[in-house]
Amino acid sequence: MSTATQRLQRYLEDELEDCRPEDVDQRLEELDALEAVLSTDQIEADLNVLTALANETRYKLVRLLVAADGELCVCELNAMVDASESAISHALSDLTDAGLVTRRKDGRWRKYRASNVAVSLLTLLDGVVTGQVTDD
Amino acid sequence: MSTATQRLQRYLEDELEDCRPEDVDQRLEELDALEAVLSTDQIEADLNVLTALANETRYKLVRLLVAADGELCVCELNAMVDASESAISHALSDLTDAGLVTRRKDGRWRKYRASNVAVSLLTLLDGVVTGQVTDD
DNA sequence: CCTTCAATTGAGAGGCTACTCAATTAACTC
DNA sequence: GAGTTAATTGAGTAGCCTCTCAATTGAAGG
Repeated sequence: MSTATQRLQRYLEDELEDCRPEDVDQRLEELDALEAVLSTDQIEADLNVLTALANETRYKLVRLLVAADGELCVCELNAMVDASESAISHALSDLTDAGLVTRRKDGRWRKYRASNVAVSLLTLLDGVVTGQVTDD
Repeated sequence: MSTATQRLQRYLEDELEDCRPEDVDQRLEELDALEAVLSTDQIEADLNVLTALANETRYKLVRLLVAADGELCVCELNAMVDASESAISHALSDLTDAGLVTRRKDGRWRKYRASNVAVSLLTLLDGVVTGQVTDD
């Protein structure tokens, strides 16, 4: 959008003290480099995982499976998470799609296990979110 | 729910080989311990952060601010993220509420900065999600 | 084969979310 | 003070998400 660009120009001219045209150009290049950060497909991967975890039912299922450190049967999960059988099944399906959970058939029971990604993610969340350093 | 509990009972009796009542009891205690994992308020904190990041616009803003390793003006963000001025403002407001971003007034410009939590999270996400170890 | 049971699936509904648009705030200039 | 500009805010809305309910799959047992 052109108004945004104009505003940015004004900002740069305003902000950079002894404002030579070169300074503005340099800053614009820096911003270009920054913008490149957004062009990876890392973003899509991250958003998939984040979206999968950003729901109470799904988050709880993953947390239980990580804490269990092994397989859990759907019926066990059902007993611990307060949601309907169907809701849990849908959630587990979403988590499987997102690669946070793996599934195995065992007779008429189905057993789920947290993936390595899930384990790492929850572990790091524990460290980062609880140990929040409030930096003004 | 009682059908869920019954199913769990059947499962445990079915699964535990030489099934003595004590075995079932022990497993039920283990599950109780597991369920306790869900009662912390860590969950709420995690979900707040996850929800805040699980949106393309917000995620991109945070990623830019983290990559910038310093302050960025709203007008700079506007130039890099493909969303309306208003949408970006709403997003920044949400991120501020979630503690992922801090705000500072500077004349008529507003400058944002990624919080420590945001920096840690995205940095660790990079490691975890890209280095995906596919464990069957 | 027929029934039972664990779990999944699909369609549909309600609630939530992320946007748009218009109005407003707040800072700077003349 | 009037005008301009950066950014925010609130109300309204379209679309998505997550659940429910009913039907279905697939395994096991009589």
